[in-house]
Amino acid sequence: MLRTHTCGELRAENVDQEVTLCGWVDSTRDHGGAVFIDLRDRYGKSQVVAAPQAGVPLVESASRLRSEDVILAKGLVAMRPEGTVNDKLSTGEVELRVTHLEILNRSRTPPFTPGQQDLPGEDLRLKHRFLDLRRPEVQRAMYLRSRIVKSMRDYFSEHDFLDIETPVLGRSTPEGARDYLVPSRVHHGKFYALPQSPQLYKQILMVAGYDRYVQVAKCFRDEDLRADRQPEFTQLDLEMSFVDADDVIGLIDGLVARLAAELLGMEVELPLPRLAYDEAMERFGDDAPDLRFGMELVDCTDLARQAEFRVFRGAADSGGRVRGFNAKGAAGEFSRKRIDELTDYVRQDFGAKGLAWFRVEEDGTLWSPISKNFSNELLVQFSERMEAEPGDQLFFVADSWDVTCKALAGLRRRLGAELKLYDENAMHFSWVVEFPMFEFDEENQRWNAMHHPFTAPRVEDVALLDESAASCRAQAYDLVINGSEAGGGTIRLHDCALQEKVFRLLGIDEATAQERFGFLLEALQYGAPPHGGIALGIDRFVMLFGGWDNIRDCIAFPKTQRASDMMTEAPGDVDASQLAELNIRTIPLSER
RNA sequence: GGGGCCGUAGCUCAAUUGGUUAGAGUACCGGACUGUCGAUCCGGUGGUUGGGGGUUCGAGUCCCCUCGGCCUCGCCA
Repeated sequence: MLRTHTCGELRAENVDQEVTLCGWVDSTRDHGGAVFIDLRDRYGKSQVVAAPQAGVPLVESASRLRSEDVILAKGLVAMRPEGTVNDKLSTGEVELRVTHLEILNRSRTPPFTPGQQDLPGEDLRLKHRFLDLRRPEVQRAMYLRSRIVKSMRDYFSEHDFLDIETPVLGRSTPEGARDYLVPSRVHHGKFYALPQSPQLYKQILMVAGYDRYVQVAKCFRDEDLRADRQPEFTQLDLEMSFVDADDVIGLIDGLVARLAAELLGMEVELPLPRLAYDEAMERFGDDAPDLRFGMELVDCTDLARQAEFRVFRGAADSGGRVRGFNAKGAAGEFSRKRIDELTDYVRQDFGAKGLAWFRVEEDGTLWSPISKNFSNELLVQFSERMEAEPGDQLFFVADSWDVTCKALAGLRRRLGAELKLYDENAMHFSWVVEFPMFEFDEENQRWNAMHHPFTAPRVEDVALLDESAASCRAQAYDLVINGSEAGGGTIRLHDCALQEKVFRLLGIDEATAQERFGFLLEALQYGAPPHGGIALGIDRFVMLFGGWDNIRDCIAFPKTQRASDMMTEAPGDVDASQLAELNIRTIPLSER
């Protein structure tokens, strides 16, 4: 080891010791006779002083140092002179009086420095990620991520889980997300797929008797990106045998409490609250509601039916809903311009036909450009239903059930943030349970599995498989943190007959099922235990625990929205010979 | 595939209604300086205004196309 200490380590008790530091030049202050160097590594910063006593050549050498040069500095630790202590630095009481200075490597003038106050654009930071990763804020993310993964591994290890790796090169299954494909050289015209999750393998492991499996698994989905979605991401994946949903939820409750305590010093009350899917949709229009604040949805469909206002009555009469929420005391926040923006938002993003609103006046009456379409008695009823008080602002969407959910959930989230309805440091953990088994795919006129086709229905709902698929609920559970889906799992079908029934409902015939999941169906016939599990999104955990609003900040080498890597410039071209070996020919864009 | 925001010096930003030679801070280069810590002071280099086309007497500014980044709807079992 070239160094004896790190740059974050030196304190008053090290005074008079001869030490050697290695690190990057964070900044220099050249006074001619003396040069001050802030030397940085991932542990902190120390001031290194090249003073005249050390000799002219050393001072001259120090004066030529520039940002991000890598140096070795050897010398004596000394107390700083009175009045020059820097209390912004943990090492600020002392300094290293250098006697030997070695330049281990020069740096080109960097496009940005880790210490600069104006953060450069994200594209530049990603292009020079090796510089960006030197920034303390990014290091905080990498540190937190490492701590979270370690805590998770410790926790599951203590609970007798076995860490087992599953293949990355697997078989494509057309359900779910688009697969990333890998061509096979050996098998002409055939492809592997990268896993969207280790789902089937972990079920096989249960059949094989490894009754507690866990893995930190890379997963791949070739879908469009978002602030909280990357094409490759990491899951803490686990599966257990002989358990029901409560067992899995209880286990994760314990993990969440431990992570909150260890990493945030926060006490979380257990069990975590649970919300049924139907209730979540009714109260928040959202299957991952942000419970850090209220502003719940209120149904006024029955009142709307009595209104002259055609938009309201029409939605109510045609099987839709009229729902809204009350932005308490916020009437002053909504200029016409802002309301127009919000109207555009629900129209553009969720297909709502419009956004109705009322301002609650000083005398308690509701005022709105549309209020002349309502009788006074009806307005009073709306007002009572919405618990309206002077200064409140009411918003309503009249549309299909689906659109009222999406539009009001989006609006509620947006206004929750804009009106600062919650403490940014607050953490709220909860479960959403009792998801429907199926959702109807309007486009293809068929049922789809809401979670995946191996999900078990609730025991009391099994009979509904024959009668009414729509009302059949699954043994599924999602972990929600601050309105983000941070994890999700199910109890699986371990009964072959039931599994086949579900396949039939999903329109997957015997032959297709055999072709795609034959190995699972076969395994289920050789003594498959009841089993279930969950996968937690590690990137999102880091993002939420660390207070970032962007998953890229929590990944060492993330991809841009168009799924490219600005540093390596992946994806890139390959040689024609490589393609030839794989029997692949690309089609020019013009011929598509 | 749709909607929105953005792109000016290495970096962060400014530039009146379309109007003189596109500016500032910082970085960089040179000089001064022995206690600074966003060091200070003096001087200097640095521009295809992302790219292409158009409108105009005149375009960083307006229009069209295109490249790239971000947010979002669709998509993500």
